[in-house]
Parts: sequence; structure tokens; C-alpha cells
Amino acid sequence: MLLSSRNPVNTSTQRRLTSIARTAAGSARSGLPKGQQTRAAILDAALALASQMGLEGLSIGALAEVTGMSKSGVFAHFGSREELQISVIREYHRRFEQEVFYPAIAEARGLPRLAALFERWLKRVSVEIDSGCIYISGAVEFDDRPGPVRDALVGMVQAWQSALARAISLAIDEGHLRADTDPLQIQFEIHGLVLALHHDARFLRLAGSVDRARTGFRSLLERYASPAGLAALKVRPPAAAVRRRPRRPS
Amino acid sequence: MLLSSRNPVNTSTQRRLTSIARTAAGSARSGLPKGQQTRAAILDAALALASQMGLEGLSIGALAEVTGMSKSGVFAHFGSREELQISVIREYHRRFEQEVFYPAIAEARGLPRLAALFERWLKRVSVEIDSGCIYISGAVEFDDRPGPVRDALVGMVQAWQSALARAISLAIDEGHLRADTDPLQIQFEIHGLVLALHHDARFLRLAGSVDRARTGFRSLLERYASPAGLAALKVRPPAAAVRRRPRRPS
DNA sequence: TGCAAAATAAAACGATCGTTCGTATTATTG
DNA sequence: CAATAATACGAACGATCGTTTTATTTTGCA
Repeated sequence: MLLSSRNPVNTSTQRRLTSIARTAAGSARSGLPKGQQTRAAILDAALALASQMGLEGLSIGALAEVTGMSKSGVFAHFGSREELQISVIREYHRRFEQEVFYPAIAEARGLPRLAALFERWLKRVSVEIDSGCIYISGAVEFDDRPGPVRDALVGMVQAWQSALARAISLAIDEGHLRADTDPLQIQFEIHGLVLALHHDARFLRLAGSVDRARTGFRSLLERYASPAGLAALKVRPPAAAVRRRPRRPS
Repeated sequence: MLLSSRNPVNTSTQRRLTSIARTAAGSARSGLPKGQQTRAAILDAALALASQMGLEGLSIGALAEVTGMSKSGVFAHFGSREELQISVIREYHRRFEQEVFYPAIAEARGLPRLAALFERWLKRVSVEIDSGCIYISGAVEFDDRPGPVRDALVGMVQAWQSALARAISLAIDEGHLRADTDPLQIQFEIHGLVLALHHDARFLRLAGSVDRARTGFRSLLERYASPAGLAALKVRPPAAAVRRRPRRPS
């Protein structure tokens, strides 16, 4: 796993799930045992619901109505509301990896990769579907609410932040960013652009916010990038499919 | 009022308050009639509570417990939970004006004023008391929840944003920022710095976030400011008390 | 001081919440 | 197919929420 994060699942949910996996290990006929299948369906609905109402607004009753199940039926799959929220966070993390991190990491080290990370992040946070970003809304909801949900959220966000910082550091090593750059400072400012985008696009419903974020990113590069880095961005190849051959200049 | 915002108070609360004011108009002995007095006390507690739990987490029961009143006693002062939330938003706006806007507007037009706005904004959002920023948490809570609360929130935020944009435009007029600058773009990026600060300081509890925001602001100025603007910042006088004499260079 | 009005309290209502429990249904496997 | 475990349901519980109603206390003014 590339976006590393510890996985402290000693809960009842996990116990049931492993026992399920053991029981129905042989019947990989339709892919998954029935339980996991509906669990995935519930989780999918829960993600949509949490993206709109927030993690705190996520209610089991509403989830039951959406999925056409009974409240207790939904409940049984997670054991508690907290576990449901944590599961939602984990699933969001998984999709975030899938749609932002993995595709971008296929780009060449340095500014190309960093720019790809940023661009996919923008899409994820503002335009795609109607989903708000659970990382952002969760950060506000749980900044003063201790507990396992907050812990899970902090873990995921930190994992993403350090992945981003790593990409920035690589860009420095590659000579694409000035050697005296502070990776965490750039990360801070990039994060700010995304947060401002989320705010203006989702709350104020301002058109053209994505372009403002892009402009901010460009002028940030003009400040911190080296000529070599800017050049690497210009000649940026289409990066279709899998381009994993490690190409280190210098 | 300098941070302008329409005030659509045709509610039952407003009706009662004016009638109170009429009744006890003569007795300005201890400043306010009893009703307004406890209302202010409740609002004070509500602001603290909403800063910590969010506007949605603000419950009348908890508010009653904190103030040592009965639920219905608290309730009677606002008529509905929505009105309470809106009142909290208005009160926050008032304090924001008082602690951020008015002191900063006493500074000289241009970068000195803009820098003062930013600096006081930082303090308000991250360090002062334990209060989170209701503008920020509210934006996340109500980005997908239509209604009068959201409307009030949007109005206040827009008022502040346009006040900020006005200060930026003045800095351009003053020759402190390059003439080809887009005020809304700068506003967007400054807003991003504040949001990132709020995130890192309150959610991740990262030390040194305020300095990161300041660093971001400085490098933003290096990009957009003119030599004259930077000079105006350097010789910045202490700005004690009232210094309103308009000093336009050039 | 007395009296109307304003302010607060107490209790209850209906709704919704997460959760539990007993039971019925469905799926999986020997 | 039968046996057994996995799933799902329905009803109910206790708590909390915003709100209403009714009654009591407190306040401010003639």
C-alpha cells in the first residue's frame, strides 16, 4: 500500500468479516459472498450520503431508506455507527488512492507527477459527481471531537499529506524545484488552494474556481520551480496507460 | 456599517425585541432591559458552543445547561433553533468586524491595510481563545443544506470577501500591487492560506502553522507587489490608536 | 405599592436517533 | 437435499432533539 496508514481493526465488525471470509472462501462464483456484497452496496450509498450530509449527518435510518433495507439490517453490517463512519473513511481513502494517487504516480518523477497529483486532486474535490470531500468536511466536523473516528480521519489525511510531501521532495531531488525549497511550505500552500476551491465551488457556488486554483498553482511554480522543472512540465508526454519505466534525468 | 449585508429580520424574534425596546425605553439604568441582557448572555454562550461543536451541533438543551436556564427559557429568546443559529452568525459577524475589520481599516490604504487585515484574520481563525471560525465550519456544514441559515452565512461571508477584495483593489490603485493583478485571484489565494491554517492548526494540531501562513503571504506579496508596495510595508509605522489622515503617495 | 407585562420554568409531545432482541428468511456447504 | 450458519427483518427501548402548552416568577412603570 502506497498511501500507508495503520489499520487498527480489532473491532467486532472485523471479527465477523474474517469469519465470513473463512466460511465462504471456496464459493468465489459471483465474486463475493452475499454479506460482503450488500455491505459494499451499503458502503457505496453511505459514501454518497456522507459526502452530502457530512460524516455526522450520516444516519442509519436514511441509509436504510436509500438502500431499501431495514435499519437493523444495515446496522448489522457494521456493529455501530462509529464503525460505519470509520468504514466510510476507509472506503473514501481507497477511492482517493485509486483516482488521485495511483494514476499520478505513473507520471514521471518531479513536476510532472506533482502537477498530475494536483490536477486529479482538484477534480476529486470539486467537480466530480456531486461529492464533497470527506477529508475536508470531516476535518471541520471532528477538529474538536476526540475518538476513533477522528483518529481514523487524521491518519488518512496525514497519509495523503505525507504522500504529497514525498512527491514534492522528489521534485526537489530531481532538480525541478529550487534546492532551498521547504517541501512542507509548498504542501501547505497547495493544500490552501484546494481548500479555497472547495469553499468557493461548493459553498459559494462560484463559477471558475477551478481555474483560480490552477492559476494559483502555476504562479506557485513560477516562484519555486527551476527552469529545468518548468521545461519538464512543458514537454509533458500524454502519459497514456502504463508508463512505468523509471526515467531519471541527470 | 462597513461590512455591508442585508438584514432580513421579519421574524417573530425581531418583533418581540422591538416591543421590548419600546416598553423599557426609559430605563437605561443598567444599560439594557433584563431580556436583552440574558439574551446577550445566551448568545455569548451559544457562540462559544457553536465555535466548538459547529452550528449544527449547537443544541438548545446544551445551551440551557451551560447558562443555567431551562430549555424553554432559552428557547423563548429566539423562537426557533434556526433563528438562534442565524443570531449566532450575526453576532459572529459583529465580532469579526470589531476585531478584524475595523482595526485594520485604520491602517494606511494599500499593503499596510491588507497586511493588517491578514494578520488579524490569522489570529481570529487559529489562536485566539479556543474558538474555531464559524464562517469556515459553517461553510462546510451548509454547503449542501439550503435554507435561511445558509443564506445568512453566505451573506456574511460574501460581505467579508468583498471587503477584502476592496482592500486589494485599493492596494492596486495605490500602486502597491502590480497594475495587472486580478484582485479576486489574490483574494482566493489569501483565503486558501487561512483555510490551510485553520485545517492544520485545529484539525491536525500542527505547531508553526501560523508561521506557514505568514510565509505564504510574504511570498505572495513578492510575486504580486510593486517595489513601492514593499517599501510601504517596510516603513510601516506602529499605527497606534486613530491614524486616519489619508496618505496617498505619488 | 400594585398591576400588567415580560421573563422563566416545568412538563409533556412527537419525531428521530442508535441500538437490542427475537425471529424469519436466505444462502452456503457437507 | 438437509443442516447450519449467515442475513435480514420488525418491533421496541431509552435517549435526545426542537417545540408547545400551561403555569409561575420576576420585572418595570403608574
